[in-house]
Amino acid sequence: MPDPQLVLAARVQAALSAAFGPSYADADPVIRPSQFADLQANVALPLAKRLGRKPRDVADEIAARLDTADVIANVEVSGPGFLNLTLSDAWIAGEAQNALEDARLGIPETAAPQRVVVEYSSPNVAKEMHVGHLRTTIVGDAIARILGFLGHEVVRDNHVGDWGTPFGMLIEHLLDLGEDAAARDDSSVSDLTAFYQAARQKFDADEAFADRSRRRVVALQAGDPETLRLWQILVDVSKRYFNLVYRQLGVTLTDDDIKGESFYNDMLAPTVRELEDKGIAVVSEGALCAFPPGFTGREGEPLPMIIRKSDGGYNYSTTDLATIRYRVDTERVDRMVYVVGAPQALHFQMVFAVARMAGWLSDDVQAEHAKIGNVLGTDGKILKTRAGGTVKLAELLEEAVERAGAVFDEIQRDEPLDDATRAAIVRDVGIGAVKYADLSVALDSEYVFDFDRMITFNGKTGPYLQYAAARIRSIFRKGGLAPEDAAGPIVLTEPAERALALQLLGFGSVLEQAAAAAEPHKLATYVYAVADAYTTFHENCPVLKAPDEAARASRLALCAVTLRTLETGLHLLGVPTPERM
RNA sequence: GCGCCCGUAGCUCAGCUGGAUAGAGCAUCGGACUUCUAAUCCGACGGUCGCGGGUUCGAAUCCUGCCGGGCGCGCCA
Repeated sequence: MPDPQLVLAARVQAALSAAFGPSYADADPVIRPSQFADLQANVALPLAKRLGRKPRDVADEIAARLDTADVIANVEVSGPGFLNLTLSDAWIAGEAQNALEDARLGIPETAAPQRVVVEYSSPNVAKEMHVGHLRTTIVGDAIARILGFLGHEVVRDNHVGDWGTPFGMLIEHLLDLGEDAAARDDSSVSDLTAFYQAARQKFDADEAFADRSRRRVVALQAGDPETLRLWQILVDVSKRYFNLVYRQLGVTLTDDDIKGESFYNDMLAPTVRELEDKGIAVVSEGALCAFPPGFTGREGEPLPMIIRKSDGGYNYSTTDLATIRYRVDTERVDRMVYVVGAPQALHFQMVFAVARMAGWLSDDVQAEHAKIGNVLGTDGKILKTRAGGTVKLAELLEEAVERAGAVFDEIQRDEPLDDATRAAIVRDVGIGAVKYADLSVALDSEYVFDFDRMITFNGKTGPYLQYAAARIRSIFRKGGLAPEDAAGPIVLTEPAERALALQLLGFGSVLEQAAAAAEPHKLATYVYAVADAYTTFHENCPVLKAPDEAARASRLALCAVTLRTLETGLHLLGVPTPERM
């Protein structure tokens, strides 16, 4: 457990207890980053009031009782009562050494593993994935990876939209085209946007077609085998397409993770029945509704959540409730993270509220909505194509790779890389650029999508981070060494070495925070800080040409830990790390 | 009308479990390649943290009222 913040917190708490009595042992020591030392403890200020003493005196007393052995090199009281804490170089070096020798970089798996379902991506069958799916897919995947690394049991859940009234017209349109077209991946079927639009157009223009479509919806919902078979064809075509995009994007979702809306069909009626039995659902204006307290509509009237329409059909609220019930009763999850667009915030608030009324959610089973902000164009509006249409995700990614290639080709290099190597690097860089740009801003803020900003090797970008890792690999290559063989011992003499090592020790707590809050951008920020610290080290501390053998061994070890931290961090974000660039 | 989110440097964004002089990247300007990838680095410039009150020893951070922007609000998902 190398995290300096935790180690110091324990020491300060012990000092509090020793100075003021055991009842102060669990007081928050308020350890914070400091510009005057490595860290500072601010606990003396709030404590002063409680003790009725001067903050400075309290700070002095804590300092006097503080066990500094092995860990703390210097303590000083400054300002109104801040405790500035400087860590010992040897301790930092020792912890970095531990990280080097540990397969998990010294980061323990959680002592309280949870079963966590992460619902993300959730595209619609028979519809092209667009930029709107980009963030929910990328962010959800990062959350799932981070939770998994910390030892939680992650259930990835791709809640695809594979059911509903549009399937009537889609199936009829499929019949018109001939289902063999789908089988041989005919473009009239596999071009999902065109397929959907053609069906829609016929539905609007052709009365007979519309009638057929409506009858087909009834047949679908009644479970007619032939209709279900046709429906399955459409689902399969879409799955093939989703997987293409997921592979392109480097996302961990597989077919096994798909639990579409149709999966819950049989559970809708029992779910509704349970809500009725519990007196939560009542009929209002012909529809069966739940009225969770605290929600009001336009006129201040109670806001209903409709769980069965007046025509007897179910809607997405019903499905979402059935989903929660299933996850609680059958999957026995402890936590649910919904990585879904921010506009659905009210919907989820109500769903969660009703689920709590029903007793499905409680203090023991939590649900949270990771609200994904919209992706905007450089004009500040929702991202659209020049023509005003939605931007297809696949095309967006292709453009990213293309642009990465253009930047790549401008670089002069001594030994040119062959085409296959170039293609692989350019793909990693293009995709990595898009993913890092997306993951580096808080997930709930809208963010401006700008290729020019993200596909550059300067600044806070994916390529910059990949480059930092590639430079380290390059050193090992040049030295004819493998990173795994670096053994140290790590000794810190230069300021840049110390700063880098200290930065590396914060990895575990950053992951904890990112996992607890379901906020990967905290990790994205950290990885950049590591790369930044490394770059300073790289500029100031020659590795292969270090002044002596001990320094060389130490620096190689530092490089090895840094490399693994960068690669692990980027991997948990889903950003690929090419070995050379 | 009600609810949620947002407003921090010219631009894009961090920071928001309250803590010292508010950070980063880009852009701009000025520097650094016989040295492990200059796909890089260093420095400078740049901010009434939307505005006003309040709580506090201390507020970008918490509370409240305005202003400005986005989104949502009964049978679509």
